[in-house]
Amino acid sequence: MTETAKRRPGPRIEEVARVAGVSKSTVSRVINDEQYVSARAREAVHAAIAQLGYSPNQAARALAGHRANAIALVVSEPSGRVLGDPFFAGVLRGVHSELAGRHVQLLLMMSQPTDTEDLVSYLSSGHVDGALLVSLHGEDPLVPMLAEIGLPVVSGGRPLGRTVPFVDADNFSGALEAARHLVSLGRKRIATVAGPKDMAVGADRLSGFKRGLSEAKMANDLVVHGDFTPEGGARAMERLLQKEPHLDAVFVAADIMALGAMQVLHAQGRRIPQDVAVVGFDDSVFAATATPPLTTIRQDVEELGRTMTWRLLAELAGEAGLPPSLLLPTSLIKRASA
Amino acid sequence: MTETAKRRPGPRIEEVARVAGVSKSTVSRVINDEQYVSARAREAVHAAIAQLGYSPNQAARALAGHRANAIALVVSEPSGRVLGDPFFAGVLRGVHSELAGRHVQLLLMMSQPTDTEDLVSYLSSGHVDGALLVSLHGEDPLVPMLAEIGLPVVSGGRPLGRTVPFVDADNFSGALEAARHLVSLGRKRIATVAGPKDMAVGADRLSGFKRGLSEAKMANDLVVHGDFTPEGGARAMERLLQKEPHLDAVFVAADIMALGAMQVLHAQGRRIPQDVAVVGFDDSVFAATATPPLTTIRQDVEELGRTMTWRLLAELAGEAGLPPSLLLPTSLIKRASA
DNA sequence: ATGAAAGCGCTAACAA
DNA sequence: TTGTTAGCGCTTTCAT
Repeated sequence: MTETAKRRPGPRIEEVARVAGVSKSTVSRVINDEQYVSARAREAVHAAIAQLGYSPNQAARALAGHRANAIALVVSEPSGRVLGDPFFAGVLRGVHSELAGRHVQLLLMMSQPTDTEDLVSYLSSGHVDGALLVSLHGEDPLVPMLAEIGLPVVSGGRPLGRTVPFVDADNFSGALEAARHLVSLGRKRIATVAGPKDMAVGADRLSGFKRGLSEAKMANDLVVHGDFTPEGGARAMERLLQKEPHLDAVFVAADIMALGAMQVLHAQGRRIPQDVAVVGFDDSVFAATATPPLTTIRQDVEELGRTMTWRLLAELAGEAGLPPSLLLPTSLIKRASA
Repeated sequence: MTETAKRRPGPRIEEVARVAGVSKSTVSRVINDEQYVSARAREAVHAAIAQLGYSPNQAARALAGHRANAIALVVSEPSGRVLGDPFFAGVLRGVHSELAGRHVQLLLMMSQPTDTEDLVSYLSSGHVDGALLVSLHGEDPLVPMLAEIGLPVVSGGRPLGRTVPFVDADNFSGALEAARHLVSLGRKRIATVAGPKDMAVGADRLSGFKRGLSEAKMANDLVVHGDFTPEGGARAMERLLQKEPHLDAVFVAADIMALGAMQVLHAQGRRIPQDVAVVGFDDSVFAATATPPLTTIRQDVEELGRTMTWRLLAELAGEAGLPPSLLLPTSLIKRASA
């Protein structure tokens, strides 16, 4: 392994104890916010800590306390492409804000399909107290493996297959609202660029969309799947236009794909929204600055991160009666494209 | 602090030793890839490890070995807005890929201005072996503080003020190339939306731009600063058009600002590139899907992350003669906007 | 090349 | 409410 340098040590708990005139145990109790410490002792310890600039050694705490005081954020995608996604960035921000103030560190881990075993073995040997899983492609082997070793886990986004606690945007309802909006605009031939078939988010948004059209007694035969990239969105749009040159609206299951789709529409001389209305999903950073500004379904990804973290920490704290899964509301953001 | 649950333990080093028929010390040597281990013993240990699914306890290693086997990625920005930036995502990906295979964990930390002291105290007490700093706004107090405690540090992007080792894109040369490109296109009134004055990246790109115009004996009076957001880019563009309605080219110091600037140009009926040529910087995910596709200066942010990490690990390994700072090349990516 | 033994700095019974 | 003591699971001298 890499040679990492040794660091100059700071003050130990022993020294804090001496300065505060108490025992190590009392200092430990203060640090861990336990009861049965007199106000007098507590203050003395706090003063000593401040004076010495003491910060407890995490390794020693973890070793003695049988807890890592850390959770992992596991990004389960081969390419790590997900890191470039504003979605991930938002989740990260939410996780971080929820962690602020608690003394829990965040370890970022990426699971390459080649080293799933290593990852599981690492996670299982007490290095972290729990894990947040993000961007599960379909039936990720990670899920059953982690479930088996009993590591508390919360998934961001509904995982396909094995049931684990998860938090997700209400993708079904959001897509339903998108479809209803297009219908209410009087559009007659409504298509969709759906997400990947092997992701729950793709399936859920497609279900909601179909439900919206069936409510209005409209056909839902114009479905092409994309891969959550602008290029994928562009290709899907081309195929849709081939299938149905007269389509007058399209629900694109992710803003980032909508970007590519709109480029194709522009290139083919279709005016947005006059000829083709476009609704995206996510309300990512791309939406407001698209040309024209994109009408979309907003999901609060930061809230998603916060909620996942809250759920995991609650479970680690042994809270009872936690809901196995949570759906966060979405909302329609009307802009110029539809 | 948060109650994090205790985890069921895996096999200990002792058990590996028993199964392999050697002592704990030998197992430790194998794990740490030390010399003076017979091939025979090494193999036996590897077999035992595989058989038992052993994974060493990080806390114990850190405690006994006086090294954390972890580095921190410190995101120094109040709002955490930087997390939404594709730049950050790219750096993160690079850091991660460079770390792959080494047994070094990545801790993600965000520095709120209110808790800089806490952060420094945390970083200084041996929880990490070194730190990667990202997105330093101007003269960040973090830099001198970390320098003082002697924590090995590498900054991503040139920090203003105090000198610490850093890796950065060659912003000056990139902006110079952008300016030259606009000049070569025959543009006569070339403006720029520069970055914030208090960031080195803003200053460096502005310098390069000015140099490019002065080479061509052109005036460089059309400068307005933006804040690396689409809205900031839009406001800056409006001001530029007010100052000089006849400008025929603009270098926008970040793609994300260019998005806003282009929206303003569209709104005012200026055609891109016929009336106004636009060049961005970064070649972020926004560039290719902008309308029209954005000509820009590419910086390889992933390489930036990799290089920072390499530099830090090399220093931790005690390598001598490391360059204090490194500039990564940029390149002009021609698309439709200029 | 290998093993025995002494901690690393803290928490967690237990006793007081 | 507080202090004492015994580890947590490793790495690291120091012998051998």
